[in-house]
Amino acid sequence: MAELKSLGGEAYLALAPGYGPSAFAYGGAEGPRGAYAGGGGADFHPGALGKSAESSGEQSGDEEDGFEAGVKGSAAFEREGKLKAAALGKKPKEQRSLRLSINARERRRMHDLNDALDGLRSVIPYAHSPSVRKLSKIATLLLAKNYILMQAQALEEMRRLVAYLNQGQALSAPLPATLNPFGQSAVYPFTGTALPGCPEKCTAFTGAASALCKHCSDKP
DNA sequence: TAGGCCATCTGGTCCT
DNA sequence: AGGACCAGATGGCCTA
Repeated sequence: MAELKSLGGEAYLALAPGYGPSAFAYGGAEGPRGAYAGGGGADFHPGALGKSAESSGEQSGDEEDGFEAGVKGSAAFEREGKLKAAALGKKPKEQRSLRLSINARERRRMHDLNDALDGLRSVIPYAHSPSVRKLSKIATLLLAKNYILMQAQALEEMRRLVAYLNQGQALSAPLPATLNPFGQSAVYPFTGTALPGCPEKCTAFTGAASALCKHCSDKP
């Protein structure tokens, strides 16, 4: 597992091999291309003129033609289009128009997907500085997954801690159901061995110092 | 130069 | 029929 130490070494930053360091190894202002990321790089495909603009915006027919201009396999495309058109009983012109429409829709769909990924990047606490390369798609997804798992773990820990503290207040009295809505144990929840740095009752049950535990965080 | 990442095109499949 | 979704193919840009 590749560890993204540059991002603080959080557990959730562990990514699958190949998706970690490469995403952060070098600082470009915007990523390798800075193309679709909103800033509007026009430096991409010769035909990709709609790139910097809206993600879901309309493309005119002319723009679509612009996309198509210079696209690979024009001859093959035409040939295939004619064949298909003949097969479907449509004129090649209609067939091409349909194809352009489909292409535009697909482009829009992918732009929406990229927007969603941008939104995801914006809420993942990784280094957002300009000196850090933008997360790749796969890195974004893996990071998000690990972050969610980490948050769930922290939440679980907090619930157990709250349950334990509540139990301490009430001594041996069982927790009211309303105070234990998550089905957690109402008794001492920590099953791990006591940490040397935290002899108190809040010893981390996971076997690691708890960020929620004052004593754990106070001790060196 | 190889490899990674990306945008786009394209055809197929499924759904409404 | 038309749209959404998906995966493969292709080609461009960038970095190590």
